Order: sequence, then structure tokens, then C-alpha cells
Amino acid sequence: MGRYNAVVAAARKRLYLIDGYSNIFRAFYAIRGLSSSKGQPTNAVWGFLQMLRKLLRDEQPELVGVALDVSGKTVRKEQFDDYKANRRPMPEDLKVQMPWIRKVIEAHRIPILELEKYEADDVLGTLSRRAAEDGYDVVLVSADKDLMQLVGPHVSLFHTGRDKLYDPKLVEEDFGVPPERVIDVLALKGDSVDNVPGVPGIGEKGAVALIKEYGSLEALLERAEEIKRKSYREGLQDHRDKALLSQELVTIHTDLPLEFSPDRLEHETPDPEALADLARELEFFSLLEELQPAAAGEEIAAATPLESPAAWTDFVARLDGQIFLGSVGGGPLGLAVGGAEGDVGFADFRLDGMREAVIADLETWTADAECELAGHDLKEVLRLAAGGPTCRARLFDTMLASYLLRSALRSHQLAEVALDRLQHTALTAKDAGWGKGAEPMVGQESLLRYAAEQVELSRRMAPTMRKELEGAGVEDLYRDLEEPLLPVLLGMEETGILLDSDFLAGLSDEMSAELSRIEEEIYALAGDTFNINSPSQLGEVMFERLGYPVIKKTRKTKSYSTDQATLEELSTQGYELPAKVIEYRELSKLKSTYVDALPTLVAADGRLHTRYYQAVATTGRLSSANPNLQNIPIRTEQGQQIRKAFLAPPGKVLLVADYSQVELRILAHIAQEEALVEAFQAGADIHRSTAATVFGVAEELVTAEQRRAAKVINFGILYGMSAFGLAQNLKIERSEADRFIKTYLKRFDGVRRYMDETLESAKSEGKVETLYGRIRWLPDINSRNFHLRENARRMAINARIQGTAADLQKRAMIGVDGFLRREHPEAHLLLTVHDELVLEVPEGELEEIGAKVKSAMEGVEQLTVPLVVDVGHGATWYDAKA
DNA sequence: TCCTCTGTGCTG
DNA sequence: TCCCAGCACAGAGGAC
Repeated sequence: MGRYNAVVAAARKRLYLIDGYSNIFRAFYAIRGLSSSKGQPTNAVWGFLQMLRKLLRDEQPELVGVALDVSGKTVRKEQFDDYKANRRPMPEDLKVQMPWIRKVIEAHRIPILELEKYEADDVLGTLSRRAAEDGYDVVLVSADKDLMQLVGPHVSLFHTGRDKLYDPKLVEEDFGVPPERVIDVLALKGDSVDNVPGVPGIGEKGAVALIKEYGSLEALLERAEEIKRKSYREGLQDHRDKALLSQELVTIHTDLPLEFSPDRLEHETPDPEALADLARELEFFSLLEELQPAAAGEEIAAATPLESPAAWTDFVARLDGQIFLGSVGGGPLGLAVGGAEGDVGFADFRLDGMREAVIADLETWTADAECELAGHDLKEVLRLAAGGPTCRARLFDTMLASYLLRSALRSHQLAEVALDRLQHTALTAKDAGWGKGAEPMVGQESLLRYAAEQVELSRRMAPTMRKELEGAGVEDLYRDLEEPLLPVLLGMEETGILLDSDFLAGLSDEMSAELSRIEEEIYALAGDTFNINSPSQLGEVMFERLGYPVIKKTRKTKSYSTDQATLEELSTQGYELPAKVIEYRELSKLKSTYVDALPTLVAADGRLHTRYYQAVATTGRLSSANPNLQNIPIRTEQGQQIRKAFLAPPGKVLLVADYSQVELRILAHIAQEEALVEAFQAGADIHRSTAATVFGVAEELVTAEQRRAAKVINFGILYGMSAFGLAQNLKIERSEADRFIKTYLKRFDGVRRYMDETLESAKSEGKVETLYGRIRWLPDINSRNFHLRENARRMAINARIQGTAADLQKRAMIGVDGFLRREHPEAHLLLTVHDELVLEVPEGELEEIGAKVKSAMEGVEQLTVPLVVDVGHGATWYDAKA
């Protein structure tokens, strides 16, 4: 008999009943700020989807269903008028996600369980009872502990929030009473959200204790006069009816007119097509990636291995029209090549003479103005042709096209763009055969597949992208700015800048000595040694061991903040250690990030070759990495020393040219702000002039303090700063900051108009544009989420200004590079730092080139205000400051 | 051991 | 609710 039962028990099938709403609400509140590029909020859909997929994967249920409420009046609502009167309406951001959540459930081929006029809880209650009776093991999946009342011998509750599976024993352990008494506790304590009155004065603790003592609500009410605690006794005697009504309200019905039909609930595999559609629409890229292998796209054939230089020559001879190229591997290892259609060939540079043959053709092609080269990230292809040649060929780079079309895409790497536009998951370097220390062999199938993609994916995207560039009105920007800039950047990277590593080595030793001195002082003050570089250890020392007052906590992990502002505040409060830590931090930052790191990146020619990324910054700026030469210190005396390590070689000097106040000039121009325009035309000190206007004093009477405040306000305006931010920055009251901003906008009416117009057009078109039509999309500008919306507004204000400055700088670079190549072949552009250019020029040509660079930069565009460029020169970057 | 996240700080 | 745009470091902790 026992044995027989065991077999039956093991054979019981498992039915998972998912409580839709409680899981959806939980997902909605647990995940914040997720939305598609079109502004559709997706947090609840995503969270619910994750929960569902995890459940299906981990539990492999045999039967499954999701219960949802049907909108409209329920039987309960009719019976109890006040019931759920307090329940707040579903947030708008969640409401719009409900249709998608239904689609998610449908795509998984899971039935939605709902019954007109009944609540989901009652549907769950009824089905779980029937299923248990019919021999199933039921698992309720919910984040709502009210469902504990349904738990029984064959019904358990999986609590999604706590990740716990409740059987009757665990319910009693965790909740305090067995499942059948859960309603009594709920009835006593009430629930303000659902407007269940309960008994006044009795909370969860009291309710559990009372039910434990008396056994049930009925017994409790009967023996109410025996209760010792007065408030409980009187509460129960006075509100007997409320308690009974509450019990009725919290009781989940298990007797709805509802069939339990197991056939319908049999779990099927999800519909991959429907899921992929959904993932594309809602931009769930990681899900899409997961699905791709199943939803196989068009196969991409492996590249044809070109076995010899002769095979290469033969292959390329048959190409006419556009030539697609893709570099393969870091070295690179080889080059993939193809025409507008047809096979892709792969030239492996490990084959004898191959590299030379390829480079010879590349040089021919780039020199030919009739030739059209295409591909993704062509800078890496052209790098093979020695010395960054004057490129005359037309270049169609799908990376740059993607950047102009959707600057805010996570990245513009081939894999990312292909996923976005072709829904194709590209092979990774690892797939191709690269691993730790290993590289794929010549002719290896995986390498040939990977190589083919480098050309094929770009080739599939190119024609549509061309049309889109035209449609979006950014074709000129591509042709006149980004395309000609590409070879300029390549030239700068290949030239590099000379670094004095010995000088830095000396600096490093001095810093080491200084650091150990400060270190000792810090340990003495702390009473022990610890790692000063560790924010968590430093926080523990200061706020726990030494008991300093906590100034603020960090955003993500809520640990003690130890940033500079905090340390400064502690220091002004008279603590000695924080000031030492500031000193230590400054020095150790300079040492580790610059003094010690830069020499390790010097190439064999003694020079640093940074990379410029043309498709990274969302505003149109360039970024620099490996090393980043756009953040070399300048603000402190100690930091400036590092610039002494950047040198000109013998016979040459460094020339530095930078735009003065370019962003404020652009603001004056775009906003047509008369007060600013006049100041710039008069050649005034712009911060002083702003101070005079805002504080209502004569320019010569502006104090240093007022000028400093005006400078902060001027920058704040460019960034869309709030009164809060300004107050924090100037360390003044919010109300005072508010007054500053109000006065500023009153006096600078054009700026106010500029802001209003920018926000207005951003709201109606979902984007803003620079002076040259560069687009910044702002999907969150109309979001109902305050944080997202305010961020988008600030970006809108700033993107036009910063982006226009970037456009001007890029134009200037193309102009300067052009005349250098024609007229001063020994001079080179080396660096660009947003509004500054650094060149290396022969001593004898210094004056002439300086004048030409200045006029090229200043004349790059005719604005309402003059563009002013300051020029300086010297043997080092330090000496060359303008 | 490698990788990712976090806090911090450098630039325009 | 915390000012735009980047890159890189050290520490910490989890995956392998």
C-alpha cells in the first residue's frame, strides 16, 4: 500500500499557475527606466519575461497557465461597494505595457486564464483546488503572500520575491499560522491598499499572536471578553462585523463556475518567430541574440581562401565598381574583399608575399579618385597602406553612416549594427578561433566564415544606409565632414607624438617618495595601515573607526562616499586626515594614470599613437583611447608637469591652437543673443561681462567672486543646469541660485528663447540638430519618468552646442590637414582635444604655419560673432600653452 | 586567473 | 531629483 502510494505520488504531474498581476507589478517596480528607443516603456514586460523564461527553464513544468483579471466590474466589487475603493489606478507607464505582456504570454503558447467578472485570485484558487483533486501537484507562482491560504497537501506557493517554495510547514514557520488560518490573520490586520478594514489597533504581530492563542477568528470573537489587552478586547468587541466582513473579503474563492481542463494547459514550446518579432519591436537584444540560432537568418558562405598573392591579384582583377573591404584580426591577420555582390575572398597575411600584394593594391586604390571603397571601419583597412596616404578614393563606411543615422546606438561596431539592422548575430573573434594566446590557423573554416561576415554584413547594409542618409538629410555631413576626416585621423594616429619617457621616470621616482611620506602621515592619523586607494577601506576608517560624521552615501551601493567633495567638507570641519587623503589621491592619480602608464604605450619609434574614435561620442565629438590623450592634466601645477613629457623632435616645435570660448560663441550665434553677441564683438572678457549684466554693476566693478559665479552660470547654461546644481557648485542657497538663473534668463532673453525653442522642437520631433544638421535622437524627451525626461531635456540643450562645436572643429581639421599636405609636408597634425589642435612643425615654418592655422580655424565658418583662436608654441606641450 | 562592476577623477 | 560629453585607474567580488 505504502509502496503503491509512493509510485502514484511520483507520477503526479506538476501544474504551475502563475499569478499574472502580482508578478507584473513586481517587475514594474523592481526594474526602473527601461524603454525602447521610441520611448515605449518596457520594464514590466522585460521583468515578467525574465521571470517566465527562468521558470520554464529551471522548473520545466508539464502544465502551465497565467491568471489575469478581466477589466471591468467584478462580482466582489458589486457585493462590497467600498472594496478596493482605495486601490490606485494602474500607472500609465504600466498600462501601456499590458498588451505586450499578453503577447509575451501568447508567444510562449501559454493559456491566459481569466473569467469574466471574477478576480485572478479566485481563478487561481478554483483551479488549484480542482487540479489538486484531480491528481496534480500545483505550484502557485506569485509575489503576493495572501495566496498562502491556498497552500495544502498538493498545492504549494513559489514566492517570486523571496525565491522560496512554501509548503504548509513553511507557511506556518514563516507566517506564524498554518495555511487554513491565514485568512483569519489577514482579516484581523486588514489591508489599506485593498481597503480591507480589519480590526483597528491590531497589526500583523498581534493578529498572529491572537490566532495562535485562540485557534481561529470564530473562537476569538466568541471569547473576546477573555482577552487581557484592553485595546485588542475593545477593538474586537466594537468591530466584530468589520472582522467578519474582512474575512469574507480576504478569502479567495475556490468554487467558481470554471472547468479545469488539463489538455489546454499542457506546456508547449514557445513560438520563436513571435518571440523574435517581439524582441525586435521592444529592442530586447540579448533575447534576440539567444533566439537567433533557432530563427536562422540567411546563411553567409565562408570566404574563399586566396591561396597565394597571384590568387589575390586574380580575384581583385575581376572586381568592378565598389570594392568592399574588411580587416580581420588585430594585426590585422588578413583582409577580406568582395565586390558589390558575389564571393568574398580572404587574403591571409601569413602567406608569403600576401601582405605586400594587398598593400600594393590598396595604395593604388586609395590614390585613385575614381575608385570607391566600402566597408565597416575603413580606417582599420586603410591603416595597412603605409603612412596614412592622401586618400583620393571615395569611402563608404557603414560604421560612420550608422553613427550619423543613430548616434545613440549602444555602439557602432559591426556586430552591434548588424544586430540592429539585419537582426543578425555576428560571429565573434572567439568564434573565429581567437582565444588566450591562440589564433586561428591559415584556411581554418571558422576564420573564413568570420572573414566573410566582415564584408558581407556591411555589404548587405550599405544600399539602405545610403538611402537613409539622404532621407535624414545628413548626406552632406557624411560627404563633407566624416568621410574626408577619416584619412586625416588615420594620419594623426600613425604620426603619433614624441614622449620623453626618461623625464616621466624621474617624475615617477619623485612622486613615489612624496606618496610614501603622505602615506605615513595618513597611517599615523588613522592609527593603523590600510589601503588608501580602496574607497571601502577608507570609508571604514573614517566613518567607523574614527567616527567622522557621514556626509553622503554612494548612489548604487549606498556605501560611504569618500569623493573629493566629501573629503573637502570633512577637512573644513577640522579633520586632518581627509586633507592628506586629497593630497594622496591627486598624486597617485597622476602617477598611475599618466606618469607610469604613458611610457608603457610608447611604440618603437618613441612616440605615442593614440586611436581616435569617430563613431563613439553621441554629440559628434571625437574620442581618444589607448592612451586617451584628451584628458592629459592641466588644471593643477603638478598635473601640468606631465605636459613637459610631450615633445617636438629636434628641428621642430609644437604648435598649439585653440578656440577661445567656442561653445559660448556658438550659443550667442544660434540663440542670436544680442547681449552676448555685443560682448563678443567688443572682445570683452565674457565671464566678467556676464557678471556685470547679472549682478547689475559696471564691468570694472565686478569682483573676482562675481566673475567666478558668472563663469559657473555660463557653463551651467550650456549644460542645462538646474538651480540645485548651481547651488551645489557655488555652495550657495538654492533660492539664491534660483534667483541668479531667473535674472540671467531675464537679461539674456535670446538664451531663454533658444532653450524654449530647442525643447519645443525636441518634444515634437524627438530630436535636435546642430548647425550642420547632425542629429541627436532623444526618445525620452516625452517620457513620463521624471528622471529620464529631465536628462533628455538637458541633453537637448547641450547637444546642439557641443555638437556644433564638434562640427566646426572637424571642418577645421580637414582644412588644416589639407594645406599642410599641400604646402608644408614636413608639418603634421598630431592631436585634437575638442577645441584645440596640436601640431608638430619645422622651426623655420613656425610663423607662417601659425598664421595659416589661425586663419583656417577662425575662418571655418562665418558666425554672428567672431571665432577667435589663440596660438602658442614651444619645445613641449607645457611650453606651448597659448 | 580573468572579467565585470563600482567609485573615483582627469579632460573639454 | 543631483551638470553635458568622454576614458582609465584600483579595488572588490564572482565566474571559471
